[in-house]
Amino acid sequence: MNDVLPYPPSGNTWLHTGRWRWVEERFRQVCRRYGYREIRTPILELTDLFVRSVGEGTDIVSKEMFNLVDRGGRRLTLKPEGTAPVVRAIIEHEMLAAHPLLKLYYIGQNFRNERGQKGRYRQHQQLGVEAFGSADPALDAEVIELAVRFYREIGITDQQLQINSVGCPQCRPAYREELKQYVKPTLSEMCGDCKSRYEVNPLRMLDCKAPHDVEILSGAPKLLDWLCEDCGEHFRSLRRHLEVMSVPHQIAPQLVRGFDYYTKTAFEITSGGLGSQNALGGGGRYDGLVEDCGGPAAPGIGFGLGMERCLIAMDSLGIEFETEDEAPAVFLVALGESAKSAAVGLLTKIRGAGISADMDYVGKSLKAQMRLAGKLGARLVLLIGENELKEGVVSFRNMMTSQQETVPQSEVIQRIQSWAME
RNA sequence: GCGGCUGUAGCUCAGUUGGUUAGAGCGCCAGGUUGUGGCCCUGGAGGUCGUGGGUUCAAAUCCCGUCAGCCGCCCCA
Repeated sequence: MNDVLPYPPSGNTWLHTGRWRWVEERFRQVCRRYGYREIRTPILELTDLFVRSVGEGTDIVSKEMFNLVDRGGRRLTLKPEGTAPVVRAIIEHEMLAAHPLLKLYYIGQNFRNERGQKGRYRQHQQLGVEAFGSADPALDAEVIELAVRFYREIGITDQQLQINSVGCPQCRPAYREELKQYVKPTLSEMCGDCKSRYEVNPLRMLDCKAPHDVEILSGAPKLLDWLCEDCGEHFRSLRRHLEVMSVPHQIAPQLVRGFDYYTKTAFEITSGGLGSQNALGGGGRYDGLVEDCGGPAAPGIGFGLGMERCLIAMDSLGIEFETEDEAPAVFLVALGESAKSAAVGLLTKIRGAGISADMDYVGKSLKAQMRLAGKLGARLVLLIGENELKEGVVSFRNMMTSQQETVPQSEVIQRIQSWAME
Protein backbone atom coordinates (compact mmCIF):
# COMPACT_ATOMS: atom_id res chain seq x y z
CA MET A 1 0.00 0.00 0.00
CA ASN A 2 1.25 3.41 -0.86
CA ASP A 3 0.22 7.00 -0.61
CA VAL A 4 0.39 8.76 -3.93
CA LEU A 5 1.05 12.44 -3.40
CA PRO A 6 0.16 15.60 -5.33
CA TYR A 7 3.77 16.81 -5.26
CA PRO A 8 6.58 14.54 -6.46
CA PRO A 9 8.15 13.08 -3.32
CA SER A 10 11.92 12.92 -3.24
CA GLY A 11 13.18 9.42 -3.84
CA ASN A 12 10.14 7.51 -5.04
CA THR A 13 9.18 9.87 -7.80
CA TRP A 14 6.65 7.42 -9.17
CA LEU A 15 4.43 8.01 -6.12
CA HIS A 16 3.06 11.10 -7.75
CA THR A 17 -0.56 11.57 -8.79
CA GLY A 18 0.53 13.38 -11.96
CA ARG A 19 2.34 10.30 -13.20
CA TRP A 20 -0.55 8.03 -12.31
CA ARG A 21 -3.01 10.17 -14.24
CA TRP A 22 -0.67 10.25 -17.20
CA VAL A 23 -0.42 6.47 -17.38
CA GLU A 24 -4.15 5.99 -16.78
CA GLU A 25 -4.98 8.43 -19.53
CA ARG A 26 -2.67 6.67 -21.99
CA PHE A 27 -4.32 3.39 -21.15
CA ARG A 28 -7.78 4.84 -21.67
CA GLN A 29 -6.75 6.26 -25.02
CA VAL A 30 -5.42 2.92 -26.24
CA CYS A 31 -8.49 1.05 -25.02
CA ARG A 32 -10.85 3.49 -26.71
CA ARG A 33 -8.86 3.17 -29.93
CA TYR A 34 -9.38 -0.59 -29.85
CA GLY A 35 -13.09 -0.39 -29.09
CA TYR A 36 -13.09 -1.24 -25.38
CA ARG A 37 -15.50 0.46 -22.97
CA GLU A 38 -14.86 1.16 -19.33
CA ILE A 39 -16.47 -0.89 -16.57
CA ARG A 40 -16.15 -0.30 -12.83
CA THR A 41 -16.91 -3.05 -10.37
CA PRO A 42 -17.09 -2.86 -6.57
CA ILE A 43 -14.12 -3.59 -4.37
CA LEU A 44 -16.11 -6.12 -2.34
CA GLU A 45 -17.45 -9.33 -3.82
CA LEU A 46 -18.79 -12.53 -2.33
CA THR A 47 -15.87 -14.73 -1.32
CA ASP A 48 -17.40 -17.61 -3.18
CA LEU A 49 -16.95 -15.83 -6.52
CA PHE A 50 -13.18 -16.03 -6.27
CA VAL A 51 -13.10 -19.48 -4.75
CA ARG A 52 -15.10 -20.85 -7.66
CA SER A 53 -13.41 -18.94 -10.47
CA VAL A 54 -9.78 -18.48 -9.47
CA GLY A 55 -9.68 -21.90 -7.86
CA GLU A 56 -9.50 -23.35 -4.40
CA GLY A 57 -5.96 -24.63 -4.73
CA THR A 58 -4.42 -21.37 -5.95
CA ASP A 59 -2.16 -19.24 -3.80
CA ILE A 60 -4.57 -16.36 -4.02
CA VAL A 61 -7.54 -18.23 -2.65
CA SER A 62 -5.67 -20.39 -0.19
CA LYS A 63 -3.68 -17.67 1.54
CA GLU A 64 -3.83 -14.20 -0.02
CA MET A 65 -7.40 -12.94 0.23
CA PHE A 66 -8.62 -10.26 2.62
CA ASN A 67 -11.85 -11.78 3.88
CA LEU A 68 -14.55 -10.38 6.09
CA VAL A 69 -18.03 -11.23 7.26
CA ASP A 70 -20.81 -8.65 7.10
CA ARG A 71 -23.62 -8.24 9.60
CA GLY A 72 -25.83 -10.57 7.64
CA GLY A 73 -23.21 -13.27 7.94
CA ARG A 74 -22.21 -13.08 4.29
CA ARG A 75 -18.60 -13.87 3.51
CA LEU A 76 -17.06 -11.04 1.48
CA THR A 77 -13.62 -10.52 -0.02
CA LEU A 78 -11.64 -7.49 -1.15
CA LYS A 79 -11.15 -8.39 -4.78
CA PRO A 80 -7.76 -9.97 -5.42
CA GLU A 81 -8.05 -9.81 -9.21
CA GLY A 82 -10.16 -8.04 -11.79
CA THR A 83 -11.57 -10.66 -14.12
CA ALA A 84 -13.99 -12.55 -11.88
CA PRO A 85 -15.87 -9.38 -10.78
CA VAL A 86 -16.27 -8.33 -14.41
CA VAL A 87 -17.61 -11.76 -15.28
CA ARG A 88 -20.04 -11.57 -12.39
CA ALA A 89 -21.19 -8.12 -13.49
CA ILE A 90 -21.82 -8.99 -17.14
CA ILE A 91 -23.82 -12.05 -16.10
CA GLU A 92 -25.86 -10.08 -13.59
CA HIS A 93 -26.71 -7.40 -16.15
CA GLU A 94 -27.08 -9.87 -19.01
CA MET A 95 -24.77 -7.73 -21.06
CA LEU A 96 -23.94 -10.47 -23.53
CA ALA A 97 -27.56 -10.50 -24.70
CA ALA A 98 -27.23 -6.96 -26.02
CA HIS A 99 -23.55 -7.21 -26.97
CA PRO A 100 -22.66 -10.70 -28.23
CA LEU A 101 -19.08 -9.51 -28.52
CA LEU A 102 -18.37 -7.45 -25.45
CA LYS A 103 -15.09 -5.57 -25.04
CA LEU A 104 -14.42 -3.96 -21.67
CA TYR A 105 -11.57 -2.29 -19.84
CA TYR A 106 -11.11 -1.37 -16.21
CA ILE A 107 -8.80 0.47 -13.86
CA GLY A 108 -9.12 -0.54 -10.25
CA GLN A 109 -7.65 -1.59 -6.95
CA ASN A 110 -6.79 -5.18 -6.14
CA PHE A 111 -5.92 -6.60 -2.74
CA ARG A 112 -3.69 -9.49 -1.81
CA ASN A 113 -2.66 -10.28 1.72
CA GLU A 114 1.05 -11.06 1.42
CA ARG A 115 4.46 -9.68 2.34
CA GLY A 116 5.13 -6.46 0.49
CA GLN A 117 8.31 -5.60 -1.31
CA LYS A 118 9.41 -3.59 -4.30
CA GLY A 119 6.73 -3.89 -6.96
CA ARG A 120 4.43 -5.94 -4.80
CA TYR A 121 1.86 -4.35 -2.57
CA ARG A 122 -1.10 -5.56 -0.57
CA GLN A 123 -3.18 -2.99 -2.38
CA HIS A 124 -2.23 -2.40 -5.96
CA GLN A 125 -3.83 -0.96 -9.03
CA GLN A 126 -4.48 -2.99 -12.11
CA LEU A 127 -5.39 -1.83 -15.57
CA GLY A 128 -6.98 -4.51 -17.67
CA VAL A 129 -9.19 -5.50 -20.56
CA GLU A 130 -11.61 -8.38 -21.03
CA ALA A 131 -13.23 -9.47 -24.28
CA PHE A 132 -16.18 -11.85 -24.22
CA GLY A 133 -18.10 -13.75 -26.84
CA SER A 134 -15.50 -14.95 -29.30
CA ALA A 135 -13.07 -17.87 -29.42
CA ASP A 136 -11.32 -16.40 -32.45
CA PRO A 137 -7.53 -16.41 -32.00
CA ALA A 138 -7.51 -13.05 -33.77
CA LEU A 139 -9.14 -11.66 -30.64
CA ASP A 140 -6.34 -13.14 -28.51
CA ALA A 141 -3.93 -11.41 -30.82
CA GLU A 142 -5.80 -8.12 -30.50
CA VAL A 143 -5.69 -8.22 -26.72
CA ILE A 144 -2.00 -9.09 -26.67
CA GLU A 145 -1.14 -6.48 -29.25
CA LEU A 146 -3.11 -3.88 -27.28
CA ALA A 147 -0.99 -4.62 -24.22
CA VAL A 148 2.26 -4.50 -26.18
CA ARG A 149 1.26 -1.23 -27.81
CA PHE A 150 0.33 0.33 -24.50
CA TYR A 151 3.73 -0.45 -23.00
CA ARG A 152 5.44 0.84 -26.11
CA GLU A 153 3.46 4.07 -26.00
CA ILE A 154 4.37 4.79 -22.41
CA GLY A 155 8.00 4.26 -23.34
CA ILE A 156 8.80 0.83 -21.95
CA THR A 157 11.17 -0.26 -24.68
CA ASP A 158 12.58 -3.39 -23.09
CA GLN A 159 9.35 -5.35 -22.81
CA GLN A 160 9.38 -9.04 -23.58
CA LEU A 161 6.31 -11.04 -24.51
CA GLN A 162 6.05 -14.71 -23.69
CA ILE A 163 3.18 -16.85 -24.86
CA ASN A 164 2.04 -20.38 -24.24
CA SER A 165 -1.05 -22.53 -24.42
CA VAL A 166 -2.30 -24.26 -21.31
CA GLY A 167 -4.76 -26.42 -23.22
CA CYS A 168 -8.37 -27.05 -22.35
CA PRO A 169 -10.44 -29.55 -20.34
CA GLN A 170 -10.19 -31.86 -23.37
CA CYS A 171 -6.43 -32.19 -23.54
CA ARG A 172 -5.08 -30.94 -20.21
CA PRO A 173 -6.00 -33.98 -18.07
CA ALA A 174 -4.04 -36.31 -20.33
CA TYR A 175 -1.01 -34.06 -20.19
CA ARG A 176 -1.32 -33.68 -16.44
CA GLU A 177 -1.12 -37.45 -16.08
CA GLU A 178 1.82 -37.62 -18.46
CA LEU A 179 3.65 -34.96 -16.45
CA LYS A 180 2.97 -36.78 -13.19
CA GLN A 181 4.27 -40.01 -14.66
CA TYR A 182 7.44 -38.22 -15.77
CA VAL A 183 8.03 -36.57 -12.40
CA LYS A 184 7.05 -39.50 -10.22
CA PRO A 185 10.44 -41.30 -10.07
CA THR A 186 12.25 -38.11 -8.97
CA LEU A 187 9.50 -36.57 -6.89
CA SER A 188 11.34 -37.25 -3.66
CA GLU A 189 14.24 -35.02 -4.84
CA MET A 190 12.00 -32.07 -5.55
CA CYS A 191 11.17 -29.07 -3.37
CA GLY A 192 8.38 -29.14 -0.84
CA ASP A 193 6.21 -26.85 -2.91
CA CYS A 194 6.42 -29.15 -5.88
CA LYS A 195 5.54 -32.14 -3.78
CA SER A 196 2.26 -30.54 -2.85
CA ARG A 197 1.77 -29.13 -6.36
CA TYR A 198 2.13 -32.69 -7.62
CA GLU A 199 -1.11 -33.48 -5.85
CA VAL A 200 -3.00 -30.20 -6.05
CA ASN A 201 -1.96 -28.61 -9.35
CA PRO A 202 0.79 -30.50 -11.20
CA LEU A 203 1.10 -27.91 -13.98
CA ARG A 204 2.38 -25.37 -11.49
CA MET A 205 5.50 -27.48 -11.07
CA LEU A 206 6.54 -26.24 -14.50
CA ASP A 207 7.37 -22.73 -13.37
CA CYS A 208 9.19 -23.80 -10.22
CA LYS A 209 12.41 -21.82 -9.72
CA ALA A 210 14.31 -24.33 -7.57
CA PRO A 211 17.47 -25.15 -9.57
CA HIS A 212 17.25 -28.90 -9.15
CA ASP A 213 13.58 -28.94 -10.00
CA VAL A 214 14.23 -26.85 -13.10
CA GLU A 215 16.81 -29.42 -14.12
CA ILE A 216 14.43 -32.30 -13.64
CA LEU A 217 11.62 -30.54 -15.46
CA SER A 218 13.78 -29.43 -18.38
CA GLY A 219 13.29 -32.86 -19.89
CA ALA A 220 9.60 -33.03 -19.08
CA PRO A 221 7.04 -33.54 -21.82
CA LYS A 222 5.82 -30.24 -23.22
CA LEU A 223 2.25 -29.17 -22.85
CA LEU A 224 2.38 -27.79 -26.38
CA ASP A 225 2.98 -31.32 -27.70
CA TRP A 226 -0.10 -32.61 -25.95
CA LEU A 227 -2.63 -30.06 -27.09
CA CYS A 228 -5.77 -31.37 -28.71
CA GLU A 229 -6.45 -30.50 -32.34
CA ASP A 230 -8.57 -27.48 -31.43
CA CYS A 231 -6.06 -26.01 -28.96
CA GLY A 232 -3.12 -26.72 -31.25
CA GLU A 233 -4.73 -24.97 -34.18
CA HIS A 234 -5.74 -22.07 -31.95
CA PHE A 235 -2.15 -21.61 -30.84
CA ARG A 236 -0.74 -21.85 -34.36
CA SER A 237 -3.30 -19.37 -35.55
CA LEU A 238 -2.50 -16.96 -32.74
CA ARG A 239 1.15 -17.10 -33.70
CA ARG A 240 0.36 -16.37 -37.34
CA HIS A 241 -1.67 -13.33 -36.31
CA LEU A 242 1.13 -12.05 -34.10
CA GLU A 243 3.52 -12.44 -37.02
CA VAL A 244 1.21 -10.45 -39.25
CA MET A 245 1.01 -7.75 -36.57
CA SER A 246 4.80 -7.77 -36.22
CA VAL A 247 4.54 -8.46 -32.52
CA PRO A 248 7.78 -10.09 -31.35
CA HIS A 249 7.22 -12.93 -28.93
CA GLN A 250 8.82 -15.97 -27.40
CA ILE A 251 7.18 -19.30 -26.80
CA ALA A 252 7.45 -20.22 -23.15
CA PRO A 253 6.42 -23.86 -22.67
CA GLN A 254 6.87 -23.56 -18.93
CA LEU A 255 4.58 -20.54 -18.62
CA VAL A 256 1.66 -21.47 -16.39
CA ARG A 257 -0.50 -18.87 -14.79
CA GLY A 258 -1.67 -18.84 -11.21
CA PHE A 259 -5.40 -18.97 -11.81
CA ASP A 260 -7.34 -22.12 -12.59
CA TYR A 261 -9.69 -20.55 -15.10
CA TYR A 262 -7.23 -20.13 -17.97
CA THR A 263 -7.61 -22.18 -21.13
CA LYS A 264 -5.56 -22.17 -24.33
CA THR A 265 -3.67 -18.88 -24.58
CA ALA A 266 -1.58 -17.69 -21.63
CA PHE A 267 0.87 -14.82 -21.84
CA GLU A 268 3.07 -12.60 -19.76
CA ILE A 269 5.01 -9.42 -20.44
CA THR A 270 8.17 -8.68 -18.48
CA SER A 271 10.64 -5.85 -18.17
CA GLY A 272 14.05 -5.39 -16.54
CA GLY A 273 14.43 -2.96 -13.66
CA LEU A 274 11.58 -4.42 -11.67
CA GLY A 275 13.69 -6.56 -9.37
CA SER A 276 12.36 -10.00 -8.74
CA GLN A 277 8.85 -8.92 -9.60
CA ASN A 278 9.63 -8.71 -13.29
CA ALA A 279 6.12 -9.24 -14.65
CA LEU A 280 4.55 -6.06 -15.95
CA GLY A 281 1.33 -7.82 -16.76
CA GLY A 282 -0.20 -10.98 -18.04
CA GLY A 283 -3.38 -12.69 -19.04
CA GLY A 284 -4.96 -15.37 -21.09
CA ARG A 285 -8.09 -17.01 -22.40
CA TYR A 286 -10.82 -18.31 -20.10
CA ASP A 287 -13.38 -20.06 -22.24
CA GLY A 288 -15.27 -21.78 -19.46
CA LEU A 289 -15.34 -19.03 -16.90
CA VAL A 290 -18.58 -17.26 -17.75
CA GLU A 291 -20.51 -20.51 -17.82
CA ASP A 292 -18.89 -21.71 -14.60
CA CYS A 293 -20.04 -18.52 -12.92
CA GLY A 294 -23.63 -19.16 -13.96
CA GLY A 295 -23.76 -17.27 -17.24
CA PRO A 296 -24.17 -18.33 -20.86
CA ALA A 297 -21.46 -20.37 -22.54
CA ALA A 298 -19.29 -17.49 -23.69
CA PRO A 299 -15.56 -17.67 -24.30
CA GLY A 300 -13.34 -14.82 -23.21
CA ILE A 301 -9.83 -13.46 -23.06
CA GLY A 302 -8.20 -10.67 -21.11
CA PHE A 303 -5.18 -9.38 -19.32
CA GLY A 304 -4.25 -7.27 -16.34
CA LEU A 305 -1.25 -5.08 -15.84
CA GLY A 306 0.16 -3.52 -12.71
CA MET A 307 0.15 0.24 -12.45
CA GLU A 308 2.93 0.35 -9.87
CA ARG A 309 5.12 -1.89 -11.97
CA CYS A 310 4.61 0.29 -15.02
CA LEU A 311 5.68 3.34 -13.07
CA ILE A 312 8.69 1.60 -11.54
CA ALA A 313 9.78 0.30 -14.94
CA MET A 314 9.39 3.79 -16.38
CA ASP A 315 11.48 5.22 -13.56
CA SER A 316 14.24 2.70 -14.07
CA LEU A 317 14.28 3.42 -17.80
CA GLY A 318 14.46 7.14 -17.05
CA ILE A 319 11.33 7.89 -19.05
CA GLU A 320 10.38 11.55 -18.94
CA PHE A 321 6.96 12.92 -19.73
CA GLU A 322 5.12 16.16 -19.60
CA THR A 323 3.05 16.56 -16.50
CA GLU A 324 -0.04 18.65 -16.88
CA ASP A 325 0.21 22.23 -15.69
CA GLU A 326 -1.55 22.51 -12.36
CA ALA A 327 -0.41 26.04 -11.56
CA PRO A 328 -3.13 28.67 -11.31
CA ALA A 329 -3.16 30.98 -14.30
CA VAL A 330 -3.94 33.92 -12.06
CA PHE A 331 -3.07 34.78 -8.48
CA LEU A 332 -4.82 37.59 -6.65
CA VAL A 333 -2.91 39.72 -4.17
CA ALA A 334 -4.97 41.88 -1.83
CA LEU A 335 -3.76 44.63 0.49
CA GLY A 336 -6.07 45.48 3.34
CA GLU A 337 -9.56 44.42 4.35
CA SER A 338 -11.63 46.25 1.78
CA ALA A 339 -9.27 45.19 -0.96
CA LYS A 340 -9.56 41.63 0.28
CA SER A 341 -13.30 41.79 -0.13
CA ALA A 342 -12.97 43.12 -3.67
CA ALA A 343 -10.43 40.39 -4.42
CA VAL A 344 -12.78 37.67 -3.23
CA GLY A 345 -15.45 38.94 -5.60
CA LEU A 346 -13.00 39.16 -8.46
CA LEU A 347 -11.59 35.69 -7.75
CA THR A 348 -15.06 34.18 -8.00
CA LYS A 349 -15.72 36.00 -11.27
CA ILE A 350 -12.46 34.83 -12.79
CA ARG A 351 -13.06 31.24 -11.81
CA GLY A 352 -16.62 31.51 -13.09
CA ALA A 353 -15.17 32.52 -16.45
CA GLY A 354 -13.32 29.21 -16.54
CA ILE A 355 -9.91 30.54 -15.63
CA SER A 356 -7.92 28.91 -12.85
CA ALA A 357 -7.18 31.37 -10.06
CA ASP A 358 -6.18 31.40 -6.43
CA MET A 359 -5.35 33.73 -3.56
CA ASP A 360 -3.91 33.80 -0.06
CA TYR A 361 -5.97 32.85 2.96
CA VAL A 362 -3.50 33.02 5.81
CA GLY A 363 -3.00 36.78 6.08
CA LYS A 364 0.35 37.03 4.40
CA SER A 365 2.11 40.29 3.74
CA LEU A 366 2.27 41.66 0.23
CA LYS A 367 5.79 40.34 -0.16
CA ALA A 368 4.78 36.93 1.09
CA GLN A 369 1.76 36.85 -1.19
CA MET A 370 4.01 37.59 -4.13
CA ARG A 371 6.35 34.84 -3.05
CA LEU A 372 3.45 32.43 -2.88
CA ALA A 373 2.27 33.45 -6.35
CA GLY A 374 5.75 32.78 -7.66
CA LYS A 375 6.00 29.45 -5.90
CA LEU A 376 2.67 28.25 -7.23
CA GLY A 377 3.78 29.18 -10.73
CA ALA A 378 1.07 31.75 -11.50
CA ARG A 379 1.75 33.51 -14.78
CA LEU A 380 -0.30 36.55 -13.89
CA VAL A 381 -0.75 38.38 -10.60
CA LEU A 382 -3.68 40.71 -10.06
CA LEU A 383 -2.98 43.20 -7.30
CA ILE A 384 -5.66 45.17 -5.49
CA GLY A 385 -4.81 47.77 -2.83
CA GLU A 386 -6.22 51.05 -1.63
CA ASN A 387 -4.97 52.91 -4.70
CA GLU A 388 -6.57 50.46 -7.11
CA LEU A 389 -9.83 50.50 -5.16
CA LYS A 390 -10.03 54.28 -5.28
CA GLU A 391 -9.48 54.34 -9.03
CA GLY A 392 -11.60 51.30 -9.81
CA VAL A 393 -8.73 49.44 -11.42
CA VAL A 394 -6.61 46.34 -10.89
CA SER A 395 -2.83 46.10 -11.35
CA PHE A 396 -1.78 43.30 -13.68
CA ARG A 397 1.72 41.93 -13.22
CA ASN A 398 3.17 39.59 -15.80
CA MET A 399 5.23 37.20 -13.71
CA MET A 400 7.40 36.19 -16.62
CA THR A 401 8.43 39.68 -17.66
CA SER A 402 7.74 41.59 -14.43
CA GLN A 403 5.89 44.19 -16.44
CA GLN A 404 2.91 45.85 -14.86
CA GLU A 405 -0.16 47.70 -16.12
CA THR A 406 -3.49 48.83 -14.71
CA VAL A 407 -6.81 47.57 -16.02
CA PRO A 408 -10.28 48.95 -15.25
CA GLN A 409 -12.21 46.52 -13.04
CA SER A 410 -14.94 46.09 -15.62
CA GLU A 411 -12.45 44.84 -18.19
CA VAL A 412 -10.52 42.40 -16.01
CA ILE A 413 -11.95 39.17 -17.41
CA GLN A 414 -11.60 40.34 -20.97
CA ARG A 415 -8.05 41.46 -20.36
CA ILE A 416 -7.05 38.14 -18.77
CA GLN A 417 -8.48 36.29 -21.74
CA SER A 418 -6.67 38.40 -24.30
CA TRP A 419 -3.51 38.28 -22.18
CA ALA A 420 -3.60 34.51 -22.33
CA MET A 421 -3.56 34.74 -26.13
CA GLU A 422 -0.36 36.79 -26.27
C1' G B 1 4.50 -18.39 5.48
C1' C B 2 10.33 -18.17 5.81
C1' G B 3 15.13 -15.25 5.96
C1' G B 4 17.92 -10.42 6.19
C1' C B 5 18.04 -5.01 6.97
C1' U B 6 16.15 -0.29 8.59
C1' G B 7 13.17 3.19 11.79
C1' U B 8 16.66 10.60 14.47
C1' A B 9 13.04 17.73 12.12
C1' G B 10 8.10 18.10 6.53
C1' C B 11 12.21 15.53 3.14
C1' U B 12 17.40 13.32 2.61
C1' C B 13 20.55 12.04 6.24
C1' A B 14 24.89 12.89 10.25
C1' G B 15 25.29 11.74 15.40
C1' U B 16 32.54 9.42 17.06
C1' U B 17 34.45 3.58 22.19
C1' G B 18 27.07 4.91 25.80
C1' G B 19 28.61 11.16 28.47
C1' U B 20 26.24 18.54 28.95
C1' U B 21 20.65 22.34 26.14
C1' A B 22 20.39 16.00 19.50
C1' G B 23 22.94 18.56 14.30
C1' A B 24 23.42 19.68 8.73
C1' G B 25 21.43 20.45 3.84
C1' C B 26 16.89 21.22 1.49
C1' G B 27 11.94 22.82 2.55
C1' C B 28 8.80 26.06 5.61
C1' C B 29 8.02 31.00 8.11
C1' A B 30 9.68 36.11 8.92
C1' G B 31 12.79 40.28 7.95
C1' G B 32 16.50 43.00 4.42
C1' U B 33 12.53 50.94 5.54
C1' U B 34 7.40 53.79 2.67
C1' G B 35 2.56 48.68 -1.69
C1' U B 36 5.73 43.82 -5.37
C1' G B 37 7.91 37.11 -6.49
C1' G B 38 12.38 34.35 -8.42
C1' C B 39 18.80 35.19 -6.79
C1' C B 40 21.40 36.65 -2.42
C1' C B 41 21.92 37.84 2.99
C1' U B 42 20.06 37.47 8.12
C1' G B 43 16.99 35.37 11.65
C1' G B 44 13.14 31.88 13.35
C1' A B 45 9.90 27.79 14.14
C1' G B 46 9.98 22.53 14.15
C1' G B 47 12.23 16.32 17.00
C1' U B 48 8.24 12.18 23.45
C1' C B 49 15.35 9.96 18.58
C1' G B 50 8.81 4.31 15.74
C1' U B 51 6.91 2.19 20.29
C1' G B 52 7.12 -0.73 25.22
C1' G B 53 10.40 -2.65 28.62
C1' G B 54 15.50 -3.86 30.43
C1' U B 55 20.97 -2.91 31.54
C1' U B 56 23.63 1.63 33.46
C1' C B 57 25.38 7.02 37.60
C1' A B 58 24.09 8.11 32.36
C1' A B 59 20.85 5.30 26.29
C1' A B 60 19.50 8.12 19.77
C1' U B 61 23.75 4.80 20.86
C1' C B 62 23.78 -1.76 24.24
C1' C B 63 19.85 -6.05 25.04
C1' C B 64 14.70 -8.06 24.50
C1' G B 65 9.64 -7.53 22.84
C1' U B 66 6.35 -4.99 19.49
C1' C B 67 4.73 -2.12 15.26
C1' A B 68 5.86 -0.13 10.52
C1' G B 69 8.77 0.01 6.17
C1' C B 70 12.44 -1.98 2.83
C1' C B 71 15.03 -6.28 0.47
C1' G B 72 15.22 -11.57 -0.80
C1' C B 73 12.37 -16.47 -1.11
C1' C B 74 7.49 -18.16 -2.49
C1' C B 75 4.00 -16.27 -5.82
C1' C B 76 2.20 -12.78 -8.68
C1' A B 77 0.51 -7.14 -11.07
